[in-house]
Amino acid sequence: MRVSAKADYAVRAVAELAASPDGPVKGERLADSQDIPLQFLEHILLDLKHSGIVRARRGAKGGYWLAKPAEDVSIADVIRAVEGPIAHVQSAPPESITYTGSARELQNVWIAVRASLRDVLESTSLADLVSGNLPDNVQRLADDKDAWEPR
Amino acid sequence: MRVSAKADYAVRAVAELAASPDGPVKGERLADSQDIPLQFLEHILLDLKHSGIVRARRGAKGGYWLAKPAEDVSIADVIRAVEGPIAHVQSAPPESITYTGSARELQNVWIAVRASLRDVLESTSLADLVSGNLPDNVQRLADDKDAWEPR
DNA sequence: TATTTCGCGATCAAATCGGTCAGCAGAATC
DNA sequence: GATTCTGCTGACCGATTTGATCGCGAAATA
Repeated sequence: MRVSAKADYAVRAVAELAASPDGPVKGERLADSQDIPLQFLEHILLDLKHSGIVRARRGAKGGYWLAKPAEDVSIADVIRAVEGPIAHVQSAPPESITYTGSARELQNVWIAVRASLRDVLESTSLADLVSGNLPDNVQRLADDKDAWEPR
Repeated sequence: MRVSAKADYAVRAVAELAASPDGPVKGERLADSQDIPLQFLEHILLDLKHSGIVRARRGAKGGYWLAKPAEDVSIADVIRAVEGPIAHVQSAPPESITYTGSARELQNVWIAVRASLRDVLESTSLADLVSGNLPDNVQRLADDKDAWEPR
């Protein structure tokens, strides 16, 4: 249940793209501004390109840009592009698992876990992220003082 | 953002313990009833013992039992015992990370992610799990038809 | 044509994952 | 006290993942 460097980098990179609306942004500039190893970032951007989130052009004046309006790209989209499906259990989607005995209800718990993650990650678009205007449900969660407590 | 085999096994094992209220349950019986490799399970049970969730006795008539009432053990407790902190980003707790530039708001998103996971995993106790009586917020999430859709 | 920049596979060290093995340490039984 | 049962624990293992670097090819521009 952790967020990988790859996912973190990916979101930061596309956030930077969402904030640079006009024209291609070079990989190097993304790497610099978000302090991400350039060559690692290029692989990530390739993943993002393959899943249709960014587009790219080579050569001088080349770079990366969002393939869609920032409002139409959710953080969930970005994470799935680089990490694969969210909240799989033992590499299988929770809806495909059946438990027996005392763990019979566990499937519902994993489904709820996935749903709650989706509630946050799918409702937040890149536009929300860069504007600082997070969706109400997300902002409410982040405003809870208890949410900032380590455990 | 996935649930490891270890975490899945751990929850299933303690669910089995929660449903066997009287006396120690042998590792072998837990392994059999939940179809978990015995020797792997023993390591997991050791983790659970070290974090005070389970107690054990050796020898004939030995086995494992819950150290606390099933109502007082959350699924979050179990996952933390075997996987460590929930929703860390790049191995660091989200409250300790500061982002710059267009990603400045990202910290709030990760905090919200952790909070939403906690809402599910900390509110659900082992007693809830084995009784099938999940907390309202969890049951609501699991009842949403959309939550069962793969993506 | 030269330069710039992305595309992409190969490779790499380290960590993690899922799991097995073997031997030791208590607890009960005979 | 000896034996048996069962948990305790560290070592180990192969495969995969993680986080990253290298090198070269292929476009795009100047």
